[in-house]
Amino acid sequence: MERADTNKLRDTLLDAAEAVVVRQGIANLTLDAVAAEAGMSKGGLLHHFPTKDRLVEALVTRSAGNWRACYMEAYERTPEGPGRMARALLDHCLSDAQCWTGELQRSSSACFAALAQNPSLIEPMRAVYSDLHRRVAEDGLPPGVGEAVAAAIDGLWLYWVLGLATVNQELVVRVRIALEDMLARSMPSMPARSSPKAAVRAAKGSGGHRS
Amino acid sequence: MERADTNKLRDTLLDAAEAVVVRQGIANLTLDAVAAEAGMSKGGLLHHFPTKDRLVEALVTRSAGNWRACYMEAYERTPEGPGRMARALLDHCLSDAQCWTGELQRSSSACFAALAQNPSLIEPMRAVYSDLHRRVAEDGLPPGVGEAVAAAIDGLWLYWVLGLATVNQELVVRVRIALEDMLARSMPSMPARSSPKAAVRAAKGSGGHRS
DNA sequence: GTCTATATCAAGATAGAC
DNA sequence: GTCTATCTTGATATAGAC
Repeated sequence: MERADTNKLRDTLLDAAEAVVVRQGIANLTLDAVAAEAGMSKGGLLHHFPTKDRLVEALVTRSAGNWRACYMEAYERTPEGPGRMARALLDHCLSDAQCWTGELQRSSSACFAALAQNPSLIEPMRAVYSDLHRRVAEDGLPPGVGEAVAAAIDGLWLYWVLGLATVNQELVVRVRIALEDMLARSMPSMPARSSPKAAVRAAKGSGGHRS
Repeated sequence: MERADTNKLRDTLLDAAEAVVVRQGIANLTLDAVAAEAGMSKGGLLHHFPTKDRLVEALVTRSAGNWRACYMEAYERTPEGPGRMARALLDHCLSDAQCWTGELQRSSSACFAALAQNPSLIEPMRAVYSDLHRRVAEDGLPPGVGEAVAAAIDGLWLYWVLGLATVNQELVVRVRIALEDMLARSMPSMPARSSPKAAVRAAKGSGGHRS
């Protein structure tokens, strides 16, 4: 079980790196900080990741894999039909504001650590997004609709990460309803709701709406 | 004219900083690199911006002001009516892929330089986005529609900056058409196009479509 | 595999000449 | 206002003991 133990330790060290980024920002993602966070010496850390580039690379690779597993699982849970991938993303990412604390925070840590350390290290995440966007685009929807849904979700993610807007329950729900309505109206087989107001009424009550 | 000359020089130095970020990435945004880019010594640079934080702060402030002027100008050019701000954003940011080289690249330089240097320095950009989102939300559209348009545009911006997707003419046009269609269908006074395919046909030919 | 000690270097910032 | 020279710090990485 040596291999499993080694992987477990690597995971612990990557967790520590993510925690440093989340709490202290990418400027403080130093080998010292990661080692301290993990309760290990810098020398010990460098035994597992010989350079900082390798550490960030592992961070991005793990995050990309997690994100891929995440949206594929959501896809499997989503009823078949046109726009299945787009609907899965809406369900998974915009069901409520609670989603915006765990998985997405880790993804952002990895992406921005790569951006700061060495932009080419973002490649594994790029590959996963390439897969995701292919699925969203070849989804039985009119051109651009699925891509617009995915882009809007990632736009909210950007706002949240950079603090450019307050991404709260209200905003998430409003945007979800608008995008769901766009999806519904895009599918000839499933006719659109009669009016925007009806769509709003229909979606109310489905998520714990803060007052 | 001393004041004007000083401001001109400050602008030149900020241009140099942006050029460094664009060409070499935020990891290489050092005082040495900025000074070299501007053809000045580090000591000379530090006379105008006593700390690196102040330099990045000025970068963000200038970028935020430019971005605000930019979307307000687009707003003035856009016909009145519901969703005016959202339509202005679509026209200005998604008219074609050429837009994705100048203004947005500068904004991204400033934002990510702030993220790496000191996240609190992003505040001026946050204030501008707060203004923009208020305008988009209070625009005579059903709730969430304007915000979804703005978020989708900024999602594309994120893809482009991080290289998470290839933001080319085709993608920009597809997404623009989908969002314009959502806007049109959201406005009771201006009834929706009969079908998504008709919307695609109507929008073709308006922008130089690459083959 | 983990530690301490240390080499090396680059970056931010200061001092003072011109 | 701009320069050169220098100080100081902190970060990556290495060496070698345990």
